[in-house]
Amino acid sequence: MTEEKSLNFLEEIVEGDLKAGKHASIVTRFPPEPNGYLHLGHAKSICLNFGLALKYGGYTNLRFDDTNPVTEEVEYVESIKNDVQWLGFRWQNELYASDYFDQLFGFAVALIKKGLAYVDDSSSEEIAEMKGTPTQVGRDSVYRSRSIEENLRLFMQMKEGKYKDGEKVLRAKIDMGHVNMLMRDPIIYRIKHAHHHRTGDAWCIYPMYDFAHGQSDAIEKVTHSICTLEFVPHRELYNWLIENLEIYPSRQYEFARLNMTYTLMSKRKLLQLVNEKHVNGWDDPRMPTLSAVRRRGYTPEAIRDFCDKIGVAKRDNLIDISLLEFCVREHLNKISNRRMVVFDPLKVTIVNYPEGKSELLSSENNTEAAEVTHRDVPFSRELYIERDDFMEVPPKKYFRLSPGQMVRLKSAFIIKCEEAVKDSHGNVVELHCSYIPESRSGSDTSGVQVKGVIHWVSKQHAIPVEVRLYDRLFKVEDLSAVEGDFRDYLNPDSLRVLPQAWAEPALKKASVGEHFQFLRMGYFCLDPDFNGDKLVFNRTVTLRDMWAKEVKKG
RNA sequence: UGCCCGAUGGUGUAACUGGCAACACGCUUGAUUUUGAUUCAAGAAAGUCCAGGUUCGAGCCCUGGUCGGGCAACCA
Repeated sequence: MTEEKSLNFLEEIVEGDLKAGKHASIVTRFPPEPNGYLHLGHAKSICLNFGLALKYGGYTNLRFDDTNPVTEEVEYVESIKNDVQWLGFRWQNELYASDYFDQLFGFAVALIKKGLAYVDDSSSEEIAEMKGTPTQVGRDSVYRSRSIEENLRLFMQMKEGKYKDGEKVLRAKIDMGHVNMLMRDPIIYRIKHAHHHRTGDAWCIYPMYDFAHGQSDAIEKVTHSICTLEFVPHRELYNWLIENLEIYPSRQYEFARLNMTYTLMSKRKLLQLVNEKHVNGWDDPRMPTLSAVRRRGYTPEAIRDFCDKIGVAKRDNLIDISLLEFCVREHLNKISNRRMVVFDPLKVTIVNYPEGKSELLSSENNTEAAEVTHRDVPFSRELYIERDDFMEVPPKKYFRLSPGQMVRLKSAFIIKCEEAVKDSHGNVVELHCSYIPESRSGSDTSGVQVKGVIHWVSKQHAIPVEVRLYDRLFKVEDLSAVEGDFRDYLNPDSLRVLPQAWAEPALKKASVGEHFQFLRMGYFCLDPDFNGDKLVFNRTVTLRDMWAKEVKKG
């Protein structure tokens, strides 16, 4: 390492703390709520939290923030664990805020005993009303002056299930006139007669985020509690509770969440897309969830590289999705075996190639690999090429096939288009071509130079496969700047299914988790739930395409 | 009318903590290429939100503005 990368502001803080002897080593945590699937925004947080601990010699806990039983499920817990591991990180401890319910309850009692918490009988609406507004101070609740004994008794009764949902809450007694709305006697416990995915029916009162998160951090002696910007105002309360509960002083630091062009990064809205069937589940390859991009063929290496490249700061950002695609291509280019698949077939007959004959040609799997290996590709008289690779009236600089023109069939021969056969409507249905026997790939003595190289498959050897082409889920770049309902901006062409494309036979052996580059078409992987004998391939990402740009320019 | 964050090429992140702005993506052009991919080379693109101030010197410090984001869920 010749040049050292400059530190981001969190690394600076950590290095500063370490240097100052504030901590001997650091502890971070990744704290998802199990109420949905993890997405690319979480990947940034995961890479940050685990990355910091890895870099500075500490560890990271996976802690589920499961304090709201009505939205949380074990299905989400499982998917989250799976995704974090897939990304390549290992947590020190698997923990749950619900593990601390007893301690948290104790903290609440301690607060009451200090005269710093009270039971409020006001309704949700009343509490909201008395809270004031950002520019207007709040008012004290009439229950604010209850005695410690009464608060203790009432809180105990809340726990015992004497009251219905919403009948009472426990609030911290801070300051209803505080400029920070969160300090205006925040609710710290509420009644929910709901079944919890871990604690079952043991509890009917549950702590709020602010009374669980920081406390959990403290219990775990988390040194650096890293969260997104929207929690900045919570920090004051976070610190107030640490001070008044006299617990381990974890410190909270905030960074700007990841936003990406053409991408929605809100769990709530993603859930809506799933529920309303705009997509086929959380792992629909068009989704930004980790399970979806995995299914689509993104690699953990590419995502980690991406998280590294986007950096960490405190200003709002909108990352161009092309950076992610760049990272994906960069990795896939190195690891993917090349295969030939014709999506939209045009039949080609090699008129001077013997009928009934076929031969095996050899083609590189991946010239980028350290050790280049080969596979056999069958060649015969009848082939399929891409319909796009022929034009009867070619534009300038088009160096594929057109009447009288020559191209190289990748790893095979140079062919010349002798005739375009048409149907009664004038549509080209077949090409008659001649091939140059001496132009065989690897032993070309023909001396003929061609600019174009196209992919192909042998008609009789090709296997039919389904190909799914994905495009961006939304039509607009910046979803946050859009008016009206986000669902109005869904891209109707985000999924294109080609039920029958023709693949070279080597693809029969494809397995889930393997990455391929379909020559000139993009990177693909086998979909995990293909059914029957037909293989289904997902397009991970296209190749860069200068020709498409050229065409666009006109 | 309040409080809290933030502001550097199109996008994102840097700038050895005060020494005349760098890297990546994207874009343009050229070379190589049996993938119009990859690779390689070159280039365009900000004078750092504005106005003052401190200083020999400011993107970095100070003051005042402007703009953007956030703050009133028994969500996290």
